[in-house]
Amino acid sequence: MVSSTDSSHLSERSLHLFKVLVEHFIQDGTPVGSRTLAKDSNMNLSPATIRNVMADLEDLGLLQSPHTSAGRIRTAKGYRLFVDSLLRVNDLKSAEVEKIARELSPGSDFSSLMHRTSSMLSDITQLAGVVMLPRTTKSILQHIEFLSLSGNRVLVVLIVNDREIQNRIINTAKTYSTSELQEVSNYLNELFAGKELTHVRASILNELEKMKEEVNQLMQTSIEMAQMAFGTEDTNDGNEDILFSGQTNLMDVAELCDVDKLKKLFNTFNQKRDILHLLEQAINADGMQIFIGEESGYEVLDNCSVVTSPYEVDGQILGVLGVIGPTRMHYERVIPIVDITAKMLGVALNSKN
Amino acid sequence: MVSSTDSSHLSERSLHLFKVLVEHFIQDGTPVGSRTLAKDSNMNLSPATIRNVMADLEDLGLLQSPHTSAGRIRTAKGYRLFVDSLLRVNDLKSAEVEKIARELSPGSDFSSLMHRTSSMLSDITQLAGVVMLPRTTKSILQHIEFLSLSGNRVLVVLIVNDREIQNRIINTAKTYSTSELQEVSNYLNELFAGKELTHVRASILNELEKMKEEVNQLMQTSIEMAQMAFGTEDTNDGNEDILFSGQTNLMDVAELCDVDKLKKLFNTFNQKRDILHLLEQAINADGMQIFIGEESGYEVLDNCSVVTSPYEVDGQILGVLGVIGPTRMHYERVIPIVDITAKMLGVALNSKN
DNA sequence: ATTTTGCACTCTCGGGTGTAGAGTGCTAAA
DNA sequence: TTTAGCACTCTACACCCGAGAGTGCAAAAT
Repeated sequence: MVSSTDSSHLSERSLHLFKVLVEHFIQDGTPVGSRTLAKDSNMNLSPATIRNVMADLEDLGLLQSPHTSAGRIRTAKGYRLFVDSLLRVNDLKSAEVEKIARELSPGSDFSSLMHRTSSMLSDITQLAGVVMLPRTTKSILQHIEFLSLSGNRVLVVLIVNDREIQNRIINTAKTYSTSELQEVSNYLNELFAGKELTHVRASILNELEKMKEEVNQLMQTSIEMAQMAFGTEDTNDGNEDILFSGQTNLMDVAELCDVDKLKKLFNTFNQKRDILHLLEQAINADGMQIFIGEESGYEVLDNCSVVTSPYEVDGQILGVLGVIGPTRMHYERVIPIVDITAKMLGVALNSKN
Repeated sequence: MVSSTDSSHLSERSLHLFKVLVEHFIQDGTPVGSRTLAKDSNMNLSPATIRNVMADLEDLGLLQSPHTSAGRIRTAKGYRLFVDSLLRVNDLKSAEVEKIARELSPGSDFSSLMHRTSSMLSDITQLAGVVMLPRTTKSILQHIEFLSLSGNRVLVVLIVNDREIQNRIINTAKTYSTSELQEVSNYLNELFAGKELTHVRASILNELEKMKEEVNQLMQTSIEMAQMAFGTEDTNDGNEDILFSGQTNLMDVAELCDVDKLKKLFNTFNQKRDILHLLEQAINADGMQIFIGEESGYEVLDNCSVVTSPYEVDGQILGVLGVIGPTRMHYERVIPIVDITAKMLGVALNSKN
């Protein structure tokens, strides 16, 4: 793996000390001083020597000290080096693997599977879980059905991409009988099943409009109904393209205990937009992505890291899932969890086709 | 209105002073002393006199002082008296009424209307909005439809209570053709449309099971499919029976700025259970309900008040909506907002039938 | 040449102290 | 019944001080 931070010119010893320091810092979040590090590192070096090394590391921009007489903590750049080159990922306990498998296995519908994935992630990591649903840009209409409700209302059920179900209600000018609706359904299915949604929408609004007057009653009705059905954006899912869970876990994190920061963070979650953008970056990089602190480019995430992995079916990437937590998180645990979850979600989705 | 706190034995003067004190406290949240109150009340009384009155009010349990040399604040009991007897409700600005009307009017589907109601409530009050969806205990099955998906999966669409749509996916042993599914749909609709869901479930699991062997192929298939369709609880809505919004608004509230309390509060929201119970109490009382602080019986809501109002269609109460905020909230504004929202939601729902 | 020791220095954190201000309750006077 | 006067209490805030942790540098040791 090519890392953005070159570590080749650092001595073995410096690297080891750096690693120990970062691990210690991850443990309890306090700056680490030379004395502590001397003991922790088991290298039989005096604090003074350690101090020299630390000074070098500081010159390289890997460490910084909050003030004169505090120990040192890693910079964002330091974290990057740590994660890219130094981190040894733990094997997961089989109990945890089992838990993940259990949550993701039993076949239920798509939406519920995604919800469970998200909450499982937050549960197992004690951080915030996030799942980005498959982008629906290339939606293939599979089936359309009209069902009559009371009043002049008609329920439209769209099955898209073979797994996503959209319900819409439209108000019609007159009351249609079940058989009429059945005919309309059949007609539209014949015409549009297997086509792309955007294409369907375009056809209906443009081409068909022209021929409206020339055709028979059934087709006229169908066109009208279709216009109403496809005219509005779907309302159910709306912008429900990201699922969060366990946000409250972040309230325990010392670094974020400032109410103001928390509020900004939660608002960011609610708006979803920024997080969506971030995850969209992650979808293009192959494999896992880790955004550390400022790297993400979003101020609210300054003290946060985002560990993501795309999930795929048949080698095609559907979406991204991951975990949001403080920069100071147990990467060695979180990374394999996110990784395996993405893989198992892929398997779970695959088994449905 | 009969109030739980009797105020008849209090002099006009005491009541007025009490009211001014509470209003002042609502304004800026700091305890009010005799000097301040003397000025605010415009009664030409010296602080000393005020002090005597305050001492009386304290004896009655309406006021308390955090410590010797702080002013006084209202107790929960005091708030109750204030809200029940002293509060003059503001008329809403027409701009606000219009905003509410705008959010609730344009006909879209049920679920989206409820979501918008909730977020409108939080938006306009700058507090947390909450909407309890109609309880689905007496669900009438209106229509059932089976649609074939790829693989051996079948989409079940249930229309319940004429407004609620449930989607479920079941895995079948063999592949069914569209016409087979159509027949099954017809058969089950004939049998069950208009019946209660619980009744339907019971029939399927008990009575029909017995006659399974005696009947023809269509009916056997139908019974099997129905068992799968009704066997699982609905997954979409799951326990989505309460809609929250604007929780982050509560982070601005000074009384709640403690992260720990916030976390507990948010967790309570997420679990939904406690809030649900609270709202269920509110559904039975006719008209608006205001739970102040400890009254609610839930510790997390100690510093919170919950202002609720049931909404109804055709005189039948469907659910409850309301606002959650600090006890120190602008009741005179929040109360009419919740009130009118409930009424307008009722109207909006009614216009759909 | 590298590591260590010794030392002076700096900074934070927590506890203690002191004071100003706000507010009270009581008593005696109006 | 209300008010003025007064002694008293409590908090909030500013300030100081010392302990502790950690640093950097220079000189000694390896």
